[in-house]
Amino acid sequence: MPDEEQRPPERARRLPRAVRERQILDAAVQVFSRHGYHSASMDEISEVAGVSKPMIYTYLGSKEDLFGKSIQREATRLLEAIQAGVQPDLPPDMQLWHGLRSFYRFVAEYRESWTVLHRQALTVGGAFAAEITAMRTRAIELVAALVVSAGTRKGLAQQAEFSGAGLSAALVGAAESLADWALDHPEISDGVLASWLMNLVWLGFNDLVEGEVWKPRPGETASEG
Amino acid sequence: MPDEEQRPPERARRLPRAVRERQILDAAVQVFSRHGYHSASMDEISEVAGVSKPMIYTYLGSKEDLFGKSIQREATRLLEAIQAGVQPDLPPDMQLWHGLRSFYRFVAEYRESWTVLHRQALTVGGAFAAEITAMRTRAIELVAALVVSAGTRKGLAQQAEFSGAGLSAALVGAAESLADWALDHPEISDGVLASWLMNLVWLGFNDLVEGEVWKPRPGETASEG
Amino acid sequence: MPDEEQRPPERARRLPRAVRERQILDAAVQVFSRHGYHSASMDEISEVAGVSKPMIYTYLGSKEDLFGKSIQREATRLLEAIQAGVQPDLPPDMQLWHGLRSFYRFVAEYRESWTVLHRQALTVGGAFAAEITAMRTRAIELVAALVVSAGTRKGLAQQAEFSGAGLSAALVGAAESLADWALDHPEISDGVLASWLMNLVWLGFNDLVEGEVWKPRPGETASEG
Amino acid sequence: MPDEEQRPPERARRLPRAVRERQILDAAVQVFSRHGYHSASMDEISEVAGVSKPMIYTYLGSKEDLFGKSIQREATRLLEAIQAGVQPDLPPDMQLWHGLRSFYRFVAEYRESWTVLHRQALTVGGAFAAEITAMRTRAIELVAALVVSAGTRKGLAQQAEFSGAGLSAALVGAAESLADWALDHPEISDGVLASWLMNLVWLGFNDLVEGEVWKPRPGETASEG
DNA sequence: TATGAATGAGTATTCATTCAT
DNA sequence: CATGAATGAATACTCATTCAT
Repeated sequence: MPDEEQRPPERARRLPRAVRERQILDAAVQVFSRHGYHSASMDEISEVAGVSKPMIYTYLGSKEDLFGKSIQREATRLLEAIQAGVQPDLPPDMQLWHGLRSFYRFVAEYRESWTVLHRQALTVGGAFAAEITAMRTRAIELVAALVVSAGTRKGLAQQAEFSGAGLSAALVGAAESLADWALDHPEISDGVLASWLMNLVWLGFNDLVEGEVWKPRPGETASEG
Repeated sequence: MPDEEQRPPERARRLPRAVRERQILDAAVQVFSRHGYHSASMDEISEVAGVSKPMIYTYLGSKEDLFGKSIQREATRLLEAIQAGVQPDLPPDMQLWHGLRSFYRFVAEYRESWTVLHRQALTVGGAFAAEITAMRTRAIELVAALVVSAGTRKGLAQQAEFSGAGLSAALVGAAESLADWALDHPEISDGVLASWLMNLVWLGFNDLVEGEVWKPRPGETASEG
Repeated sequence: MPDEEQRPPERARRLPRAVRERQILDAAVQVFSRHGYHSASMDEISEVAGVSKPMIYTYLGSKEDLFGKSIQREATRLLEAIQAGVQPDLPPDMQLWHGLRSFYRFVAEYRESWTVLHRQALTVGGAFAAEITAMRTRAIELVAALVVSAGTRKGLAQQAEFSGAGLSAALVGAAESLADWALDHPEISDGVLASWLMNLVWLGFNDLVEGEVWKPRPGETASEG
Repeated sequence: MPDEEQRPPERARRLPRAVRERQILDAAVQVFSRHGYHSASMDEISEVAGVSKPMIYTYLGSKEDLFGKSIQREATRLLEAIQAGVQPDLPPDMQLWHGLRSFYRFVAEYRESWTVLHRQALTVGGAFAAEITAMRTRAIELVAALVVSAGTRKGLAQQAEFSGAGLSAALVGAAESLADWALDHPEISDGVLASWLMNLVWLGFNDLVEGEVWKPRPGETASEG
């Protein structure tokens, strides 16, 4: 029962395929993020997209296909957003900070994308979990590589007490978890979130307790939130 | 098609209600952890439990109820396991370390419990997310309170750069993420996992890079894995 | 929308599984014979059976399964009916005649069974066609064996002009075709139908034209239609 | 997903209507014979024809129309082929034999046509069955008339034991059934097939058993396969 | 107490058919 | 003339849930 009063974007107008596909993917991300994979219905997606169900199947395949393509698009967006924020000629800590800022900015701006990626992608067994894990791995390598390698140069990884992969997993988990927390605290800017995390992983409780604080150095960032 | 010749545990015997409920919850946790909330079917649960479906409804209510009660039982188990591990008369860092060890031991031993709590509970909208969040909050307060409060004594929280809640969320996220990672690396003992995390959150990269390493002090732990 | 005024057999009463299965198969044969495999809808079958769709799936499986089981049951019925009619101690021609009579009696009495077997079973590709072909083959061997072997004894099959299998196929086709024709001419008794066919395949046009006629010999048949 | 690089026959070229219609009917017969009426999709037909779906609807109407026209065209072809083979100045048995040969030649050469006519046309309720029956009737009258009338001259039909229509139905059924059988035995020539059938219906088992055999008389046939 | 029997309600998917260009 | 774009309508199948026994 599509409401007559609110017409979704350009219903039933003959639009080129590419446009329709975008519309559908937008709707899919929205609906999947709201209800999760299983509870989302193709009916609702088609309604939100302003497109009939057959079009979805024609253009993007089955529900599973659609979910996969949604995931993929959003994952790409997220990684690109992060990469765009990193400035390779800065010192490692500043790079990490900038990467984190981009990440939190993305999460704030594209809540739905983040929800789909972080929460919903895990609910579907196998294939998607793998895809998400792959993306997470890329994220780990992208964001944390610099830190780990920085440490490695000084012999960090050589110590028996340490595992690069395990540490990276922990770091990414911390960043994600803080992102989730931040969704309920929109008043905290991405710069501050990034700084918090830097204090945690860069300085650690010990230094914090001693009164040391990590701060982004001025001149190295355009707009602090 | 369950063959008649292989009888599931105690099928159709008159058993006291409490026993039945435990059987059912055990089965529910198992099945939910395998397939997730939506894909799990009451049929499979009843089959695994060796109990007819009407019994499940009589004893534990709807599927949603059943899931909620599963979550609750496992959450309690987890918290109790952690609490049992903490020794209040040790210094804060050792307390944290012991708590983390208990946590990783629990995850390793009760994979299914952990899966249900960590992965599956999020897939169901609203009610359960809240319950899980509550448990997480309790976990944060339980495990991290000492650290944060330790810092607070020295004025940590007063600094604008810092948020107890946010930091705790990050810490818990790190611990969870490392737990997930550890599921695929069973050769890493819980003591080592806990130490890694201590190095991350207690010392931070900066100190690590400088060559400092956090270690549990001997005599304060019974069996290091 | 099941009509309230005409209640199908015992709707919603708790009946033993075997009874339900029979009801469902009866309905399936009816509906499949009317509309063919593809056009038949599970909804209609369930309605006719006086049973909800889930029961059908629980008891008899998918639509394809259901069709297969319908076919099988009717094929068995048909073959048994024919076998029951044959009297092995009679001369070959009388045996054939009796077999044919049984066949035509069955077709007249169980129109729907015959329709499903003869018409509808071919519409579904592969698996069922094979099954039907198998049954046809059994029929050929059952009914025509005596004739062919009778001929063989005198060297019939040795002649290059002849193929047992091909001839049998033709004979069965003739019998089936006449059965179809008879459906529209219910006034012709099964005895007469069988006699016609005997005249065709036993005597052939040549002898008929010469005035010879094949007739069942009296005393060898109970009730001539 | 038809690739752009491999163009189906003459796609999108302006062609006269008659040509298009033939292309479409050819494709339709092909697809209908492969999948049957219901499983055949207009999409596949349009693809095979190299013509867009709207053209099919414009030129030949609905799916049902299309099927009907396919049937009609093939039926006409078949009848014409048979008629072309009959030579009216020969004796009845030779006429019948020649007609049968033409029939088997056609079936061998145009498998798809035959499949559509014999198998698929029956799967669609009502309208088409009638059309096919009509054609069958014409076939009966065409091929069998001579035989029956030959017999009639000598009083055959007068005998109570006999029905021209029923016998014809049986004869046609035998011929068809043998045609089906022959599809799986392409090594048997049309001449031999026709001879087999002649032996069955002309001489009958009785004479065959006695050693009599019907043979086409030399000089009356051009090329025996 | 315990369960086999039964179903209402919902969902993904497909296909013949038709506009707008 | 010719078609890519679009959909209404139908259908097989599943699952949580509840009686009647």
